[in-house]
Amino acid sequence: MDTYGWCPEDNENLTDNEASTDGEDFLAAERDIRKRLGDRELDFDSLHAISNIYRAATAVRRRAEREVLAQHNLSWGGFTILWVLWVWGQMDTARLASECGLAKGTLTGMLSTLERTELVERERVKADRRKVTVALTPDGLTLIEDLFPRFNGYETAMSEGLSPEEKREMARLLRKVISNALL
Amino acid sequence: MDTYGWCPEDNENLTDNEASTDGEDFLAAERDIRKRLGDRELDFDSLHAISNIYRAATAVRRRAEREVLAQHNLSWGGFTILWVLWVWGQMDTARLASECGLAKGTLTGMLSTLERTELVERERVKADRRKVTVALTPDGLTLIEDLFPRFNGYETAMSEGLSPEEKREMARLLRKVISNALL
DNA sequence: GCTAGATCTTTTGGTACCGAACGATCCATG
DNA sequence: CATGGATCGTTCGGTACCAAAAGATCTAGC
Repeated sequence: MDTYGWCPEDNENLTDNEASTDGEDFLAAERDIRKRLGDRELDFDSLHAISNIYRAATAVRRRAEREVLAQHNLSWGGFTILWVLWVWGQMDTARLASECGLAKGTLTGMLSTLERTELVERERVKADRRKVTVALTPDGLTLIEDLFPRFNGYETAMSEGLSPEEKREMARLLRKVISNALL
Repeated sequence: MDTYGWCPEDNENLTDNEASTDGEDFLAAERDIRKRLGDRELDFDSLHAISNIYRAATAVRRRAEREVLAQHNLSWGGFTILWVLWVWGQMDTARLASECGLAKGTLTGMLSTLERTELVERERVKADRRKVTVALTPDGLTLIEDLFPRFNGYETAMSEGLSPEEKREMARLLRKVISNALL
């Protein structure tokens, strides 16, 4: 995140955070939002809950891609595919897409990328030739077994400052949101 | 999410969820993960906390784009830009990118899209002609003032089942994660 | 003033990602 | 069998998104 200047107009009376990016900006930003929109009938609790989900996801993903995944030429999505195949074993593309939270058309392209680097392989299902199953190659297995513990260490670092109970509580609350959003 | 079949191999002893997508799958999935990897020394609390952030963000975003934003030809990113400009007023592109959580290069293209539909306008800063400020047009202002309350209603729906205290607690925990990820 | 370096934005090249359309395959019904 | 509808994966057109390089513009030091 860059240091940035201010527009002199339109910004009086807002929280002073010109020092920028000290890790508490977003709280200050949330206060600004209330100052701006406080007279409207809005659900601020939901607003901040939902928007912070997206901010957190973006920040976590970007950092993981730069610091953990890039050295293996893996995107977040590519990593997710390897992870799912590792945990649940080979499966057909429809289920893999659903499990990874991807559109099936998106998966096709990403599987081609992973196939080019010899990390997964596709195979037509004999019993139903419309279907294709995907499985890790030996290289893919080696990679994910080596990479995942480090990725998990990164996850630990990203949730630093949260107690185990808080982590479980956050996971529980997020599951409710996921549930609402998937209906 | 599609209904999907199972691979007969490799899936014995796992949670039975062939009925699929009843909104509790991800909890079942988390139990599967422990069964698969439980013998390794992993930080499962962090794993589920972080991965649920991403799943929630994706689900929330996709649904918002389909059900709230698509009718106005707005992407999530485009909506975010309008929202930021609405709340904080015009600003230069560097700050706008940072505020929206986008790379500056990404912002350039999205601003061009929004400029084509006459929702925002760019202007070179006279004092420093390297910089460009961005502001809502009257059309953009009308749109966001009409759209945001509905978007906020959608946020309320997405956090249904959470008490106000739980929403604030989730926002608080997420802020810590954002803080960790941005350092 | 000039020029080297710093600081902006845009461009570029490449992947990710979606929805919709397409083509192949399966299966139920006659 | 044949054939129409359902169900797969892939392709297609378009946007979003990033990192790195390129292109403008400003500013310090001479």
